[in-house]
Amino acid sequence: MAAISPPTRPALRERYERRRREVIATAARLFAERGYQATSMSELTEATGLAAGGLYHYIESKDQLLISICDELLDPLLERAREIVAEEAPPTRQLRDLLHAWLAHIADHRDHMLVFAQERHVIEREPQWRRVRGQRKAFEKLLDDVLARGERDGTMHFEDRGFALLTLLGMVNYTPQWLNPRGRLSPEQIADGYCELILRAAQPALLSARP
Amino acid sequence: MAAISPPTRPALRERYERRRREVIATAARLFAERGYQATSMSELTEATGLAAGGLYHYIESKDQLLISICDELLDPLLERAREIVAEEAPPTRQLRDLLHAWLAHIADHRDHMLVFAQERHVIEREPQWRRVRGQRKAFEKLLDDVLARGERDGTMHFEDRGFALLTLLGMVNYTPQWLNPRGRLSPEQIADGYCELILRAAQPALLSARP
DNA sequence: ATATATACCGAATGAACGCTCGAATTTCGA
DNA sequence: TCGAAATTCGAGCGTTCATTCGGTATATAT
Repeated sequence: MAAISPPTRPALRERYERRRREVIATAARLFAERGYQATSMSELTEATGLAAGGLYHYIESKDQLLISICDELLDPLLERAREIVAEEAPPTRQLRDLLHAWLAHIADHRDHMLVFAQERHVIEREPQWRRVRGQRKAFEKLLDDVLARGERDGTMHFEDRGFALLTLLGMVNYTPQWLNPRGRLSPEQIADGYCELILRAAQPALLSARP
Repeated sequence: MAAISPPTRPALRERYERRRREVIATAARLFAERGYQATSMSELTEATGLAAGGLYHYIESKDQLLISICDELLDPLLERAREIVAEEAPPTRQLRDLLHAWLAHIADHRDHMLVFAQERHVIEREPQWRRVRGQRKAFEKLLDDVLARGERDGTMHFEDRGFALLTLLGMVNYTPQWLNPRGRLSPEQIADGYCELILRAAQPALLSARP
Protein backbone atom coordinates (compact mmCIF):
# COMPACT_ATOMS: atom_id res chain seq x y z
CA MET A 1 0.00 0.00 0.00
CA ALA A 2 2.86 2.41 0.80
CA ALA A 3 3.33 4.78 -2.12
CA ILE A 4 6.45 4.35 -4.23
CA SER A 5 8.85 7.28 -4.08
CA PRO A 6 10.88 7.84 -7.24
CA PRO A 7 14.43 9.12 -6.72
CA THR A 8 14.87 12.86 -6.27
CA ARG A 9 18.31 12.93 -7.85
CA PRO A 10 17.93 13.90 -11.50
CA ALA A 11 20.56 11.48 -12.77
CA LEU A 12 18.71 8.49 -11.37
CA ARG A 13 15.25 9.69 -12.12
CA GLU A 14 15.42 8.89 -15.81
CA ARG A 15 16.86 5.45 -15.28
CA TYR A 16 14.21 4.74 -12.70
CA GLU A 17 11.38 5.74 -15.02
CA ARG A 18 12.86 3.69 -17.85
CA ARG A 19 13.15 0.57 -15.73
CA ARG A 20 9.70 1.08 -14.36
CA ARG A 21 8.31 1.17 -17.88
CA GLU A 22 10.29 -1.96 -18.72
CA VAL A 23 8.76 -3.75 -15.75
CA ILE A 24 5.27 -2.67 -16.81
CA ALA A 25 5.87 -3.78 -20.41
CA THR A 26 7.18 -7.15 -19.27
CA ALA A 27 4.19 -7.57 -16.99
CA ALA A 28 1.83 -6.67 -19.82
CA ARG A 29 3.44 -9.34 -21.99
CA LEU A 30 3.12 -12.04 -19.34
CA PHE A 31 -0.41 -11.02 -18.35
CA ALA A 32 -1.53 -11.03 -21.99
CA GLU A 33 -0.05 -14.50 -22.46
CA ARG A 34 -1.17 -16.22 -19.29
CA GLY A 35 -3.75 -13.93 -17.73
CA TYR A 36 -3.32 -11.51 -14.85
CA GLN A 37 -4.37 -13.77 -12.00
CA ALA A 38 -2.63 -16.79 -13.46
CA THR A 39 0.71 -14.99 -13.59
CA SER A 40 2.60 -15.15 -10.30
CA MET A 41 4.94 -12.51 -9.04
CA SER A 42 7.73 -15.07 -9.11
CA GLU A 43 7.18 -15.52 -12.85
CA LEU A 44 7.47 -11.77 -13.11
CA THR A 45 10.70 -11.71 -11.12
CA GLU A 46 12.12 -14.32 -13.45
CA ALA A 47 11.07 -12.38 -16.55
CA THR A 48 12.43 -9.08 -15.29
CA GLY A 49 15.61 -10.47 -13.79
CA LEU A 50 14.83 -8.73 -10.53
CA ALA A 51 14.28 -10.43 -7.19
CA ALA A 52 11.05 -9.93 -5.29
CA GLY A 53 12.36 -7.01 -3.28
CA GLY A 54 13.83 -5.30 -6.32
CA LEU A 55 10.60 -5.65 -8.21
CA TYR A 56 8.65 -3.93 -5.46
CA HIS A 57 11.06 -1.05 -5.75
CA TYR A 58 9.27 -0.15 -8.99
CA ILE A 59 5.70 -1.11 -8.29
CA GLU A 60 3.37 -0.78 -5.35
CA SER A 61 1.42 -3.98 -5.72
CA LYS A 62 0.18 -6.44 -8.30
CA ASP A 63 -3.14 -4.60 -8.38
CA GLN A 64 -1.51 -1.24 -8.96
CA LEU A 65 0.63 -2.77 -11.68
CA LEU A 66 -2.52 -3.68 -13.57
CA ILE A 67 -3.79 -0.13 -13.23
CA SER A 68 -0.47 1.22 -14.50
CA ILE A 69 -0.74 -0.97 -17.58
CA CYS A 70 -4.15 0.50 -18.36
CA ASP A 71 -2.94 4.04 -17.70
CA GLU A 72 -0.09 3.60 -20.15
CA LEU A 73 -2.65 2.42 -22.64
CA LEU A 74 -5.38 5.01 -22.23
CA ASP A 75 -3.58 8.24 -21.32
CA PRO A 76 -1.75 8.80 -24.62
CA LEU A 77 -4.60 7.48 -26.75
CA LEU A 78 -7.14 9.79 -25.17
CA GLU A 79 -4.79 12.73 -25.48
CA ARG A 80 -4.22 12.07 -29.16
CA ALA A 81 -7.95 11.60 -29.75
CA ARG A 82 -8.68 14.96 -28.13
CA GLU A 83 -6.18 16.62 -30.44
CA ILE A 84 -7.87 15.12 -33.47
CA VAL A 85 -11.38 16.20 -32.63
CA ALA A 86 -10.12 19.66 -31.64
CA GLU A 87 -8.93 20.27 -35.19
CA GLU A 88 -11.34 21.76 -37.64
CA ALA A 89 -11.99 18.98 -40.08
CA PRO A 90 -15.10 17.30 -41.47
CA PRO A 91 -16.42 14.38 -39.38
CA THR A 92 -15.52 11.77 -41.98
CA ARG A 93 -11.96 12.97 -41.87
CA GLN A 94 -11.88 13.02 -38.08
CA LEU A 95 -13.28 9.51 -38.00
CA ARG A 96 -10.55 8.34 -40.32
CA ASP A 97 -7.86 10.06 -38.25
CA LEU A 98 -9.25 8.62 -35.03
CA LEU A 99 -9.21 5.13 -36.46
CA HIS A 100 -5.66 5.53 -37.72
CA ALA A 101 -4.45 6.75 -34.34
CA TRP A 102 -6.40 4.04 -32.56
CA LEU A 103 -5.11 1.17 -34.66
CA ALA A 104 -1.55 2.48 -34.53
CA HIS A 105 -1.88 2.56 -30.75
CA ILE A 106 -3.21 -0.97 -30.68
CA ALA A 107 -0.30 -2.16 -32.79
CA ASP A 108 2.15 -0.50 -30.37
CA HIS A 109 0.39 -1.72 -27.21
CA ARG A 110 -1.03 -5.05 -28.17
CA ASP A 111 -0.24 -6.66 -24.84
CA HIS A 112 -1.67 -3.77 -22.85
CA MET A 113 -4.80 -3.98 -24.96
CA LEU A 114 -5.25 -7.71 -24.43
CA VAL A 115 -4.85 -7.30 -20.68
CA PHE A 116 -7.31 -4.43 -20.69
CA ALA A 117 -9.90 -6.55 -22.48
CA GLN A 118 -9.19 -9.61 -20.35
CA GLU A 119 -9.69 -7.83 -17.06
CA ARG A 120 -12.81 -5.97 -18.10
CA HIS A 121 -14.81 -7.47 -15.22
CA VAL A 122 -12.40 -6.07 -12.64
CA ILE A 123 -12.34 -2.67 -14.31
CA GLU A 124 -16.11 -2.42 -14.34
CA ARG A 125 -16.63 -3.40 -10.70
CA GLU A 126 -13.94 -2.12 -8.38
CA PRO A 127 -13.89 1.51 -7.15
CA GLN A 128 -10.14 2.03 -7.62
CA TRP A 129 -10.79 1.64 -11.35
CA ARG A 130 -13.00 4.70 -11.64
CA ARG A 131 -10.35 6.71 -13.45
CA VAL A 132 -9.69 4.01 -16.04
CA ARG A 133 -13.41 3.50 -16.53
CA GLY A 134 -13.88 7.22 -17.03
CA GLN A 135 -11.15 7.34 -19.65
CA ARG A 136 -12.62 4.51 -21.62
CA LYS A 137 -16.01 6.17 -21.54
CA ALA A 138 -14.52 9.51 -22.56
CA PHE A 139 -12.90 7.93 -25.59
CA GLU A 140 -16.12 6.26 -26.63
CA LYS A 141 -17.92 9.55 -26.18
CA LEU A 142 -15.45 11.26 -28.52
CA LEU A 143 -16.20 8.65 -31.15
CA ASP A 144 -19.93 9.00 -30.71
CA ASP A 145 -19.66 12.78 -30.98
CA VAL A 146 -17.91 12.48 -34.32
CA LEU A 147 -20.67 10.22 -35.63
CA ALA A 148 -23.29 12.64 -34.28
CA ARG A 149 -21.58 15.55 -36.01
CA GLY A 150 -21.59 13.54 -39.21
CA GLU A 151 -25.32 13.07 -38.88
CA ARG A 152 -25.83 16.76 -38.21
CA ASP A 153 -23.92 17.95 -41.25
CA GLY A 154 -25.62 15.38 -43.44
CA THR A 155 -22.62 13.22 -44.39
CA MET A 156 -23.77 10.25 -42.31
CA HIS A 157 -27.16 8.66 -41.84
CA PHE A 158 -27.50 5.96 -39.22
CA GLU A 159 -30.61 3.99 -38.56
CA ASP A 160 -29.28 3.60 -35.03
CA ARG A 161 -26.13 5.48 -34.17
CA GLY A 162 -25.63 3.74 -30.84
CA PHE A 163 -25.65 0.39 -32.56
CA ALA A 164 -23.22 1.61 -35.21
CA LEU A 165 -20.86 2.71 -32.46
CA LEU A 166 -21.08 -0.69 -30.79
CA THR A 167 -20.24 -2.50 -34.02
CA LEU A 168 -17.23 -0.25 -34.44
CA LEU A 169 -16.08 -0.85 -30.88
CA GLY A 170 -16.52 -4.56 -31.41
CA MET A 171 -14.42 -4.71 -34.55
CA VAL A 172 -11.63 -2.57 -33.19
CA ASN A 173 -11.48 -4.06 -29.72
CA TYR A 174 -11.28 -7.54 -31.24
CA THR A 175 -8.34 -6.57 -33.44
CA PRO A 176 -5.58 -7.27 -30.88
CA GLN A 177 -6.65 -10.91 -30.84
CA TRP A 178 -5.59 -11.50 -34.43
CA LEU A 179 -3.31 -8.61 -35.31
CA ASN A 180 0.07 -9.84 -36.47
CA PRO A 181 2.91 -7.30 -36.67
CA ARG A 182 4.38 -9.20 -39.61
CA GLY A 183 1.01 -10.03 -41.11
CA ARG A 184 -0.57 -9.15 -44.40
CA LEU A 185 -2.46 -6.12 -43.10
CA SER A 186 -0.87 -3.00 -41.67
CA PRO A 187 -2.61 -0.99 -38.95
CA GLU A 188 -3.29 1.71 -41.55
CA GLN A 189 -4.97 -0.74 -43.90
CA ILE A 190 -7.08 -2.12 -41.08
CA ALA A 191 -8.12 1.36 -40.00
CA ASP A 192 -9.11 2.19 -43.57
CA GLY A 193 -11.07 -1.04 -43.79
CA TYR A 194 -13.05 -0.26 -40.65
CA CYS A 195 -13.56 3.32 -41.79
CA GLU A 196 -14.99 2.26 -45.12
CA LEU A 197 -17.28 -0.25 -43.45
CA ILE A 198 -18.75 2.34 -41.12
CA LEU A 199 -19.13 4.93 -43.84
CA ARG A 200 -20.96 2.39 -45.96
CA ALA A 201 -23.24 1.69 -43.04
CA ALA A 202 -23.81 5.42 -42.87
CA GLN A 203 -25.11 5.65 -46.43
CA PRO A 204 -28.85 5.90 -46.90
CA ALA A 205 -30.44 2.49 -47.42
CA LEU A 206 -29.52 0.97 -50.76
CA LEU A 207 -32.39 0.42 -53.12
CA SER A 208 -30.98 -2.83 -54.44
CA ALA A 209 -33.32 -5.41 -53.04
CA ARG A 210 -31.49 -8.49 -54.23
CA PRO A 211 -33.50 -10.09 -57.09
CA MET B 1 -8.29 -36.07 -11.52
CA ALA B 2 -10.50 -39.10 -10.84
CA ALA B 3 -13.30 -39.18 -13.40
CA ILE B 4 -16.78 -38.42 -12.16
CA SER B 5 -19.20 -41.34 -12.39
CA PRO B 6 -22.84 -40.35 -12.92
CA PRO B 7 -25.37 -42.64 -11.27
CA THR B 8 -26.33 -45.76 -13.16
CA ARG B 9 -29.84 -45.88 -11.69
CA PRO B 10 -32.19 -44.27 -14.18
CA ALA B 11 -34.30 -42.53 -11.54
CA LEU B 12 -31.33 -40.59 -10.23
CA ARG B 13 -29.63 -39.98 -13.52
CA GLU B 14 -31.93 -37.19 -14.60
CA ARG B 15 -31.70 -35.33 -11.32
CA TYR B 16 -27.95 -35.65 -11.37
CA GLU B 17 -27.65 -34.19 -14.85
CA ARG B 18 -30.00 -31.35 -13.98
CA ARG B 19 -28.04 -30.40 -10.88
CA ARG B 20 -24.79 -30.66 -12.74
CA ARG B 21 -26.06 -28.20 -15.31
CA GLU B 22 -27.19 -25.90 -12.50
CA VAL B 23 -23.72 -25.98 -11.00
CA ILE B 24 -22.16 -25.18 -14.37
CA ALA B 25 -24.58 -22.31 -14.97
CA THR B 26 -23.91 -20.87 -11.52
CA ALA B 27 -20.19 -21.15 -12.09
CA ALA B 28 -20.52 -19.42 -15.46
CA ARG B 29 -22.34 -16.55 -13.79
CA LEU B 30 -19.71 -16.10 -11.10
CA PHE B 31 -16.79 -16.50 -13.50
CA ALA B 32 -18.30 -13.95 -15.88
CA GLU B 33 -18.76 -11.49 -13.02
CA ARG B 34 -15.46 -11.88 -11.22
CA GLY B 35 -13.20 -13.82 -13.51
CA TYR B 36 -12.33 -17.50 -13.43
CA GLN B 37 -9.15 -17.33 -11.36
CA ALA B 38 -10.55 -14.66 -9.07
CA THR B 39 -13.52 -16.83 -8.14
CA SER B 40 -12.76 -19.23 -5.31
CA MET B 41 -14.35 -22.60 -4.88
CA SER B 42 -15.76 -21.44 -1.55
CA GLU B 43 -17.61 -18.65 -3.35
CA LEU B 44 -18.96 -21.33 -5.62
CA THR B 45 -20.05 -23.50 -2.72
CA GLU B 46 -21.88 -20.51 -1.27
CA ALA B 47 -23.61 -19.73 -4.56
CA THR B 48 -24.67 -23.32 -5.18
CA GLY B 49 -25.67 -24.08 -1.59
CA LEU B 50 -23.47 -27.16 -1.67
CA ALA B 51 -20.50 -27.81 0.58
CA ALA B 52 -17.08 -28.48 -0.88
CA GLY B 53 -17.53 -32.24 -0.94
CA GLY B 54 -20.95 -32.01 -2.48
CA LEU B 55 -19.70 -29.72 -5.19
CA TYR B 56 -17.01 -32.18 -6.20
CA HIS B 57 -19.72 -34.75 -6.58
CA TYR B 58 -20.71 -32.96 -9.79
CA ILE B 59 -17.41 -31.69 -11.14
CA GLU B 60 -13.93 -33.11 -11.46
CA SER B 61 -11.94 -29.97 -10.88
CA LYS B 62 -12.04 -26.24 -11.35
CA ASP B 63 -10.18 -26.64 -14.64
CA GLN B 64 -12.62 -29.21 -15.94
CA LEU B 65 -15.50 -26.99 -14.87
CA LEU B 66 -14.19 -24.30 -17.20
CA ILE B 67 -14.01 -26.78 -20.04
CA SER B 68 -17.57 -27.90 -19.33
CA ILE B 69 -18.77 -24.31 -19.58
CA CYS B 70 -17.19 -24.00 -23.02
CA ASP B 71 -18.58 -27.35 -24.13
CA GLU B 72 -22.09 -26.28 -23.17
CA LEU B 73 -21.52 -23.18 -25.22
CA LEU B 74 -19.99 -24.60 -28.36
CA ASP B 75 -21.57 -28.03 -28.81
CA PRO B 76 -25.15 -26.89 -29.49
CA LEU B 77 -24.10 -23.83 -31.48
CA LEU B 78 -21.89 -25.82 -33.80
CA GLU B 79 -24.56 -28.46 -34.26
CA ARG B 80 -27.15 -25.84 -35.19
CA ALA B 81 -24.71 -24.11 -37.55
CA ARG B 82 -24.06 -27.40 -39.34
CA GLU B 83 -27.79 -27.88 -39.82
CA ILE B 84 -28.10 -24.44 -41.38
CA VAL B 85 -25.32 -24.82 -43.89
CA ALA B 86 -26.52 -28.31 -44.77
CA GLU B 87 -29.80 -26.89 -46.01
CA GLU B 88 -30.05 -25.84 -49.61
CA ALA B 89 -30.37 -22.09 -49.43
CA PRO B 90 -28.57 -19.15 -51.00
CA PRO B 91 -25.49 -17.96 -49.08
CA THR B 92 -27.08 -14.65 -48.09
CA ARG B 93 -29.93 -16.59 -46.51
CA GLN B 94 -27.57 -18.96 -44.76
CA LEU B 95 -25.57 -16.04 -43.43
CA ARG B 96 -28.71 -14.48 -42.05
CA ASP B 97 -29.79 -17.76 -40.44
CA LEU B 98 -26.34 -18.31 -38.95
CA LEU B 99 -26.34 -14.85 -37.43
CA HIS B 100 -29.81 -15.34 -36.00
CA ALA B 101 -28.85 -18.65 -34.42
CA TRP B 102 -25.58 -17.22 -33.17
CA LEU B 103 -27.09 -14.15 -31.55
CA ALA B 104 -29.91 -16.16 -30.01
CA HIS B 105 -27.30 -18.48 -28.55
CA ILE B 106 -25.34 -15.54 -27.18
CA ALA B 107 -28.46 -14.15 -25.55
CA ASP B 108 -29.13 -17.53 -23.93
CA HIS B 109 -25.52 -18.11 -22.84
CA ARG B 110 -24.22 -14.66 -22.13
CA ASP B 111 -22.23 -15.76 -19.09
CA HIS B 112 -20.72 -18.73 -20.88
CA MET B 113 -19.74 -16.42 -23.71
CA LEU B 114 -18.08 -13.88 -21.44
CA VAL B 115 -16.09 -16.61 -19.72
CA PHE B 116 -15.08 -18.06 -23.07
CA ALA B 117 -13.78 -14.67 -24.21
CA GLN B 118 -12.12 -13.94 -20.90
CA GLU B 119 -10.14 -17.14 -20.78
CA ARG B 120 -9.07 -17.04 -24.40
CA HIS B 121 -5.39 -17.19 -23.42
CA VAL B 122 -5.84 -20.46 -21.57
CA ILE B 123 -7.86 -21.93 -24.41
CA GLU B 124 -5.22 -21.09 -26.97
CA ARG B 125 -2.29 -22.48 -25.01
CA GLU B 126 -3.08 -25.59 -23.03
CA PRO B 127 -3.29 -29.03 -24.67
CA GLN B 128 -6.44 -30.14 -22.82
CA TRP B 129 -8.24 -27.38 -24.70
CA ARG B 130 -7.66 -28.85 -28.16
CA ARG B 131 -11.27 -29.94 -28.54
CA VAL B 132 -12.65 -26.52 -27.64
CA ARG B 133 -10.15 -24.83 -29.92
CA GLY B 134 -11.15 -27.14 -32.74
CA GLN B 135 -14.81 -26.36 -32.29
CA ARG B 136 -14.24 -22.64 -32.39
CA LYS B 137 -12.20 -23.00 -35.53
CA ALA B 138 -14.82 -25.24 -37.11
CA PHE B 139 -17.50 -22.65 -36.50
CA GLU B 140 -15.39 -19.89 -38.01
CA LYS B 141 -14.70 -22.12 -40.99
CA LEU B 142 -18.42 -22.62 -41.55
CA LEU B 143 -18.86 -18.85 -41.61
CA ASP B 144 -15.99 -18.38 -44.02
CA ASP B 145 -17.37 -21.08 -46.30
CA VAL B 146 -20.68 -19.26 -46.53
CA LEU B 147 -18.92 -16.05 -47.52
CA ALA B 148 -16.82 -17.95 -50.05
CA ARG B 149 -19.93 -19.50 -51.56
CA GLY B 150 -21.42 -16.03 -51.78
CA GLU B 151 -18.40 -14.89 -53.73
CA ARG B 152 -18.60 -17.88 -56.03
CA ASP B 153 -22.26 -17.42 -56.94
CA GLY B 154 -21.76 -13.69 -57.45
CA THR B 155 -23.91 -12.31 -54.64
CA MET B 156 -20.96 -11.10 -52.57
CA HIS B 157 -17.78 -9.33 -53.54
CA PHE B 158 -15.13 -8.85 -50.89
CA GLU B 159 -11.93 -6.96 -51.35
CA ASP B 160 -10.52 -9.20 -48.64
CA ARG B 161 -12.77 -11.97 -47.38
CA GLY B 162 -10.53 -12.87 -44.47
CA PHE B 163 -10.71 -9.33 -43.20
CA ALA B 164 -14.48 -9.25 -43.62
CA LEU B 165 -14.73 -12.39 -41.53
CA LEU B 166 -12.58 -10.86 -38.80
CA THR B 167 -14.76 -7.76 -38.62
CA LEU B 168 -17.81 -9.97 -38.31
CA LEU B 169 -16.21 -12.03 -35.55
CA GLY B 170 -15.22 -8.84 -33.79
CA MET B 171 -18.70 -7.37 -33.81
CA VAL B 172 -20.43 -10.54 -32.72
CA ASN B 173 -17.92 -11.62 -30.10
CA TYR B 174 -18.10 -8.17 -28.53
CA THR B 175 -21.88 -8.33 -28.26
CA PRO B 176 -22.06 -10.14 -24.89
CA GLN B 177 -20.28 -7.19 -23.31
CA TRP B 178 -23.17 -4.81 -23.91
CA LEU B 179 -26.16 -7.02 -24.65
CA ASN B 180 -29.01 -6.31 -22.28
CA PRO B 181 -31.87 -8.82 -22.12
CA ARG B 182 -34.28 -6.01 -21.37
CA GLY B 183 -32.59 -3.55 -23.69
CA ARG B 184 -33.78 -1.75 -26.77
CA LEU B 185 -32.41 -4.28 -29.24
CA SER B 186 -33.50 -7.90 -29.49
CA PRO B 187 -31.04 -10.59 -30.60
CA GLU B 188 -32.95 -10.77 -33.89
CA GLN B 189 -32.56 -7.07 -34.55
CA ILE B 190 -28.87 -7.23 -33.72
CA ALA B 191 -28.37 -10.18 -36.04
CA ASP B 192 -30.16 -8.32 -38.83
CA GLY B 193 -28.00 -5.27 -38.19
CA TYR B 194 -24.79 -7.26 -38.49
CA CYS B 195 -26.12 -9.05 -41.55
CA GLU B 196 -26.91 -5.84 -43.34
CA LEU B 197 -23.54 -4.38 -42.48
CA ILE B 198 -21.67 -7.34 -43.94
CA LEU B 199 -23.84 -7.48 -47.04
CA ARG B 200 -23.19 -3.79 -47.61
CA ALA B 201 -19.50 -4.47 -47.29
CA ALA B 202 -19.99 -7.18 -49.89
CA GLN B 203 -21.41 -4.80 -52.48
CA PRO B 204 -19.08 -3.67 -55.25
CA ALA B 205 -17.41 -0.35 -54.38
CA LEU B 206 -19.88 2.51 -54.38
CA LEU B 207 -19.32 5.17 -56.98
CA SER B 208 -20.61 7.94 -54.74
CA ALA B 209 -17.56 9.92 -53.86
CA ARG B 210 -19.16 12.29 -51.44
CA PRO B 211 -19.67 15.68 -53.11
C1' DA C 1 -36.83 -54.70 5.23
C1' DT C 2 -32.35 -54.81 3.89
C1' DA C 3 -28.41 -53.92 1.17
C1' DT C 4 -26.35 -50.92 -1.77
C1' DA C 5 -25.81 -46.95 -4.50
C1' DT C 6 -26.08 -42.16 -4.18
C1' DA C 7 -25.79 -37.50 -2.07
C1' DC C 8 -23.76 -34.52 0.76
C1' DC C 9 -20.90 -32.65 4.65
C1' DG C 10 -16.89 -29.90 6.43
C1' DA C 11 -12.53 -30.14 8.88
C1' DA C 12 -7.99 -31.00 7.42
C1' DT C 13 -3.98 -30.75 4.16
C1' DG C 14 -0.29 -29.26 1.55
C1' DA C 15 0.94 -26.16 -1.89
C1' DA C 16 1.19 -21.58 -3.81
C1' DC C 17 0.98 -16.88 -3.46
C1' DG C 18 1.73 -11.69 -2.60
C1' DC C 19 4.44 -9.09 -0.08
C1' DT C 20 7.82 -7.51 3.77
C1' DC C 21 12.08 -6.44 5.86
C1' DG C 22 16.76 -6.18 7.38
C1' DA C 23 20.92 -6.33 5.28
C1' DA C 24 24.30 -5.82 1.53
C1' DT C 25 25.85 -3.34 -2.45
C1' DT C 26 26.17 0.32 -5.77
C1' DT C 27 25.76 5.08 -7.35
C1' DC C 28 25.68 10.00 -6.93
C1' DG C 29 26.67 14.65 -5.32
C1' DA C 30 29.50 17.65 -2.73
C1' DT D 1 36.68 10.78 -0.82
C1' DC D 2 32.87 10.28 2.04
C1' DG D 3 28.12 10.09 3.49
C1' DA D 4 23.61 9.69 1.95
C1' DA D 5 20.49 8.01 -1.35
C1' DA D 6 19.20 4.45 -4.23
C1' DT D 7 19.11 -0.29 -5.66
C1' DT D 8 18.84 -5.07 -5.04
C1' DC D 9 18.63 -9.37 -2.60
C1' DG D 10 16.01 -13.50 -0.90
C1' DA D 11 14.45 -16.02 3.08
C1' DG D 12 10.35 -16.05 5.45
C1' DC D 13 5.55 -14.55 7.03
C1' DG D 14 0.73 -14.93 7.00
C1' DT D 15 -2.88 -15.99 4.16
C1' DT D 16 -5.70 -18.13 0.74
C1' DC D 17 -6.85 -21.78 -2.11
C1' DA D 18 -8.26 -26.27 -4.50
C1' DT D 19 -8.95 -30.63 -3.27
C1' DT D 20 -9.39 -34.84 -0.28
C1' DC D 21 -11.44 -38.09 2.75
C1' DG D 22 -13.77 -40.37 6.41
C1' DG D 23 -18.06 -40.22 7.64
C1' DT D 24 -23.39 -39.61 7.86
C1' DA D 25 -27.82 -39.37 5.74
C1' DT D 26 -31.00 -40.50 2.11
C1' DA D 27 -32.97 -42.76 -1.81
C1' DT D 28 -33.60 -46.89 -4.64
C1' DA D 29 -34.02 -51.68 -5.98
C1' DT D 30 -34.98 -56.30 -4.72
